[in-house]
Amino acid sequence: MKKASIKDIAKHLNVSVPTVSLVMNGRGDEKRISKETQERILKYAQEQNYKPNIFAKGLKKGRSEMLGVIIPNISDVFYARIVSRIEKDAAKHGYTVIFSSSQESGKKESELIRSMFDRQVEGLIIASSQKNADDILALKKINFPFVLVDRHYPDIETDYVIVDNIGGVKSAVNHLVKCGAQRIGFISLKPELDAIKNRFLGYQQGLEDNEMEYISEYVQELKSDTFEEEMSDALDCLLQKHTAVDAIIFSTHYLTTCGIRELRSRNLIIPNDIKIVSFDQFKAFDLLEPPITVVTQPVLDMGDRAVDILLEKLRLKDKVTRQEVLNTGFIVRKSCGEIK
Amino acid sequence: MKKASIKDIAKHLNVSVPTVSLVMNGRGDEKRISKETQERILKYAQEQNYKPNIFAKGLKKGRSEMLGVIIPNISDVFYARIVSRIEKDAAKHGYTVIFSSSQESGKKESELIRSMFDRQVEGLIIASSQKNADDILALKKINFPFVLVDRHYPDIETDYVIVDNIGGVKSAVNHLVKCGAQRIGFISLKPELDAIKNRFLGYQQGLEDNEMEYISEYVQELKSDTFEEEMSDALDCLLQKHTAVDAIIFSTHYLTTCGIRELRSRNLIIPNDIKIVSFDQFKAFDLLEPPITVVTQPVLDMGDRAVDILLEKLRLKDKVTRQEVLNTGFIVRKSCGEIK
DNA sequence: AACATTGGCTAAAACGATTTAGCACGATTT
DNA sequence: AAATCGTGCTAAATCGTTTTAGCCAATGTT
Repeated sequence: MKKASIKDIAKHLNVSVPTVSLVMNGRGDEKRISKETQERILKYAQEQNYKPNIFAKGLKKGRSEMLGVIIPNISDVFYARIVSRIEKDAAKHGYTVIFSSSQESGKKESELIRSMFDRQVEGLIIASSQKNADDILALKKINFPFVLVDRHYPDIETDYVIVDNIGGVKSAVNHLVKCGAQRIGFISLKPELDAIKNRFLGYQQGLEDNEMEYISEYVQELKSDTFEEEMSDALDCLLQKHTAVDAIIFSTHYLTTCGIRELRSRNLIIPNDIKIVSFDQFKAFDLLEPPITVVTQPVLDMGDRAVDILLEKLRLKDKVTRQEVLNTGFIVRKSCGEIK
Repeated sequence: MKKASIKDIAKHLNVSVPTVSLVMNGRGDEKRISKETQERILKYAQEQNYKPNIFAKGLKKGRSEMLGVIIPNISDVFYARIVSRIEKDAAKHGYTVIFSSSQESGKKESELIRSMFDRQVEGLIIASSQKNADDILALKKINFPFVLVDRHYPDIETDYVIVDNIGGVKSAVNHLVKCGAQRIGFISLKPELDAIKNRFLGYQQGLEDNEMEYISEYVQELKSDTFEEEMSDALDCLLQKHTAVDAIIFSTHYLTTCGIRELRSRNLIIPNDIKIVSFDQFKAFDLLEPPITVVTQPVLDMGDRAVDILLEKLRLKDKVTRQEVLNTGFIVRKSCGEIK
C-alpha cells in the first residue's frame, strides 16, 4: 500500500525507465522487449503493487480518465438514482466520476462546468438548470464531449437523453378519462424548464385527443421554491363550487405529496371526490390510502444511455449529435377509481 | 475557455516562469516581486483565464485537493443526503469530492479504497460495509487520514461520526410505554452492523428501564436482502393469538414501509390494533394514514461533522482520534395513539 | 574604496510518467 | 568486405508546475 515509482522498479531490475513503461502499457511485444524481460518487470511490479502516478500520467497524456456529472440536487432520489447508474457504468469502462450539485442555479452550474473543465474531465453529463445556454454553447463550440440528461436546451443542437414528457401526461389524461373524469385539472410548476412546458403540452394534447375543452382556470403553475405555500390557493381555484374539477394531474412527485396533504385537510376523499395521478414516481406512493397512480420515468435507462452516448462520443470524436427520448411507464393504482 | 500555460504567460510578459508561478500563488510580496510586475501578471492571467494545470500541480506538490467518499449506496436517500452535505462542505474548502458506492460488499469497498488511494485522494470518508477491517487497519497503520461515518468498527480505534442508536430506540420504547403499550415487538435486521446491534441493545435497555420483561419471541431479525419475503412470517410470530404484541418498533425505514404493507393486508388498524414507531425517517411517513411516529437521524450534521474532522486531521496531521455520537430526534405522530 | 544589504528577479532541478529517435551488436545479404 | 537488417534495448525530451538557490545591480555603511 505504499508508493513504488517506475524509477524504483527500473533501478531494481537494471533496466531503463522506458522499458518498464512500455511493458506496463502492454507495448512490450510491439517494441520487441524480450519475453524474459517482460516477465521480470511484470512480476516485480505486481509484487511492489506498482500503480502509475496518476498526475504524471495525466500530465503527459492530457487524459484524466474522469467524467464529470452536474445535476441540480443529489438529495433528490431521481437524480441520485441516475448518478448511481452513471457511476456504475463509467466504472465498468475505467472512468472515475466526479459530480457536483448546481442547486438549480445557473451561476453555480457555470462555475461547476468551468471547475470540472479545469480538472480536465474528459466529458460531462449535465442535467442543466437551463439557465446557462452560454456555457453549453461554449462547450459545443470547442467540441467538448458532453451529454445532457433529463433537461435539455430545445434551441441548441446537442446530444441528450430525455423522457417523453408529452406522452407521459397524455397517458395520464387518457386513463383519467377512461375512469370517468370530466373536468381534469393540472397542477404544475412555472414553465421554466422545457420538461415542464412539455408536460403542459401533453395535458393540452390529451384533452384535445379526448375532445375535452381546455379551460385555463384548471391549470395552476406554482413556483418551485414556494409551492408549499401556494398549493392551498391553487386548489381553491380548481375546486370552486360550480366548476370544480373531478381529477388532478400533478406534474412532479413533490407537488403530488404536497397536494395530497392539502386535499386531506379539506376532507376530500380520493378517488370518490377527486381522482389523482402523479407524474413521477415516489417510493411510498403505493402505501398511501388509496395508493397513487403514477407516470414513471425510466431513470436507470437515462443514466445508462447518457454514459453510452458519452463514451461513444469519446471514442469516435465525431460531431454527430445523438438524441434520445425515452418512453414513460404507467402504474395503475386506486387513486383514479375504476375504468368504466 | 482554452488553455494558456504558465509558459505562454511568462513569454508574453517577458518574465520568467517562476515569477508567474509565485505571483499566481500569492507569494509575490514574500518574494519581493514588484507591485507593478505583479499587477501585469495578474491582469494578463485573468484575461487569458489562466488556470494552472491540475496534473502538473498535483505531480509537483503531491496534493490532489480531492477527498474520497465511499458509501454503501447512493440511491438510499439517507446516504445521498450525507454525500450532498459532504460535497458542499468540501467545496467550501477547495476540495473536490469523488465518491463511489460499495453495494455493501466488503470486496468492492476494498477495491474502492485502493482505487481512491491510487488516485491520490488526500483523505477518505467511509460508511463502511463493516466487512473490511483489514483495509481500515491498513489505512490506520500508514496514518492515512480518514473518518468513518454512520458505520464504524467498535474494535478499531478510528475517527468516526455516528448516531446514538441505543438512545434513539430507547426513546421509542419510552414513548410507546407512555402511550399504553404493554408488549412491544422489535423488527430488525440480522445484526451484522454495529448500528443494528445497538438498536437491539436500545430495545433491551428500554424495556429494562420500564421494568418490562424481555421476550425473545418478540424480536425478529430479517436478512437485508430478503426481508420482503420474511416479513409476513415475522409478523405471524409477533401476532400469535394469546401473546400478540400491541406495538412494534421497526429498525429501518424500509422495514417500516414493508411492515405497514403487511399489516394493512391483515386489516390491522394502526394505532388501535397495533402501535408503530419507525427508526429512521422517510419522506412520506407524514402522509400515511395514520402518519408514522419516527426516530430521526441527524443526517446533515453527520456530513458536516465528518468533513470538519477530516479537514482538521488534514490540517494538523496528528494521530489523535476524534469520535462523535450524535443524538437522534423524535417526531410524534399518530401511529402510537395518545399519551395516557 | 571596500563591503554589506536590499530589491527584483531567474536558472535549473524536480515531480513521474510517456514518447520519439536512435544506438550497438550480431546476423544476413550482396 | 561493405551494406543492410533485426533484435533489444536506452537517452533524452517532454508535459506544466513548484521550489531552491543564487545572480546582478543599486544603494547604504564604515
